[in-house]
Amino acid sequence: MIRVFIVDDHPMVVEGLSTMLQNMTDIEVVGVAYNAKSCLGYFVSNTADVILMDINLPDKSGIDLCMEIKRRVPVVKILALTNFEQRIYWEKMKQSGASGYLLKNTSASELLDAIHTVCAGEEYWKDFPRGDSKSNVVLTRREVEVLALISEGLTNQEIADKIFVSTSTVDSHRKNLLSKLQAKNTAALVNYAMKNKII
Amino acid sequence: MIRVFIVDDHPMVVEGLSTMLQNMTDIEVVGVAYNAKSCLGYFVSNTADVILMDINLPDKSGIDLCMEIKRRVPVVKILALTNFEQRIYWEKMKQSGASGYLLKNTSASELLDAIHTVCAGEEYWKDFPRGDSKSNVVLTRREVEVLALISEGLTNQEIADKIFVSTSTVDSHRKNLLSKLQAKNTAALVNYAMKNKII
DNA sequence: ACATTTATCCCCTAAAAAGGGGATTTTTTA
DNA sequence: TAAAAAATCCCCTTTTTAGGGGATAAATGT
Repeated sequence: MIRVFIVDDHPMVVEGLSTMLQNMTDIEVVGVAYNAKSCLGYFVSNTADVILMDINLPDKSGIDLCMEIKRRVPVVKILALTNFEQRIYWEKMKQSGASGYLLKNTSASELLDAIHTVCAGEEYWKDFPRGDSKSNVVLTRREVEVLALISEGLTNQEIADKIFVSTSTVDSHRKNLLSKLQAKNTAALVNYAMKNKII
Repeated sequence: MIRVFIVDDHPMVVEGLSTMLQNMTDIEVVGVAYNAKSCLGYFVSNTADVILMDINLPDKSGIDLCMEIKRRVPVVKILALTNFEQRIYWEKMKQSGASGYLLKNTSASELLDAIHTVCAGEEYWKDFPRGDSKSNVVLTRREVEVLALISEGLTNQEIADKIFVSTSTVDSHRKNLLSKLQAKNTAALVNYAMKNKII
């Protein structure tokens, strides 16, 4: 019997997953949580074999929650769940100790396949269906930070003031972003940032 | 017994809704569809009391589907479902004949409340929780068109060439957008456009 | 038919971003 | 610890956008 725990802030997704899983004889949903805090609370005195974990939680990012859970309960397998088909999260969750990655609009059979795969000790990282050329670029921490501020509408000057560097530096980061993401202007940068959930 | 039909392209949402509803004694899920076409197919020879309808379907917009269903089966009540808390869709669905609007991360009790409300012949339009000042602005068709092109990274010159007007005109639209949306630059415009699913 | 909105176009100046170039120091990682 | 990567800073020019102003024709709604 595979014990599954679900953490996601959307009641419908939780219900949907539960239903899909309850029909299976070898799987048991041992608990659900709607935020990172109560998920961590559960794992203080309980455990599970697999966690289906939303990447976008209200109180904490799935990346952080993933690391924390794996630190406390290393044996538990984590399957990251998200709506967004972004390589960035894929990579980050992998680095944070997750065993697999699923899109939220996945089918029941894929979900079960993923659970069985990670329980067998393997990983479940399906490649992206239509990964564009930009999906394998790696942005540095600073670049992501600057990109987020650009996307919020700050000018180079404002960003410089905010992160305590000169405008030249912000400008450099901006140029690197444009070149890495093959974007030709701010609009294209913001477009990328939002599609990839950087902000 | 209230007959409910669900149309949404996300298996999990469909499952989630079904589960929530199956626990209720006075509600019956009579069918589901994962796209507009099969939804229309169902209503050729069957019917329902309420349709829970996703606004973003793969083959057709919920707005169009809503109009078509209401034209064919006027008695059916349509509850629009979406992830996005945007006034634009709220308004459009209302105009297209929907009886109510629900966010996808709604709770079971709200969902039931909405279904009962529309079945009783009333409408269910809950106001937005944190509607910002920009949510009641109305953009013209041309402004939306220009905003979409801006968001895709085109310059005024490129947009002008594309829609066959002068750069001055595009510039005017851009200025109106900035002023209407209280945005101070392109980044803020794109941010708005994407949050509001204009592109 | 009349008022309102929408779409179109133009002027001007200042600010910001894009597109080149290069260089140094700090941090990370192999 | 040496090499690679990241972060910092500066020069230059051109293009694009922002912020004012205003004006006219076409479409829309009442």
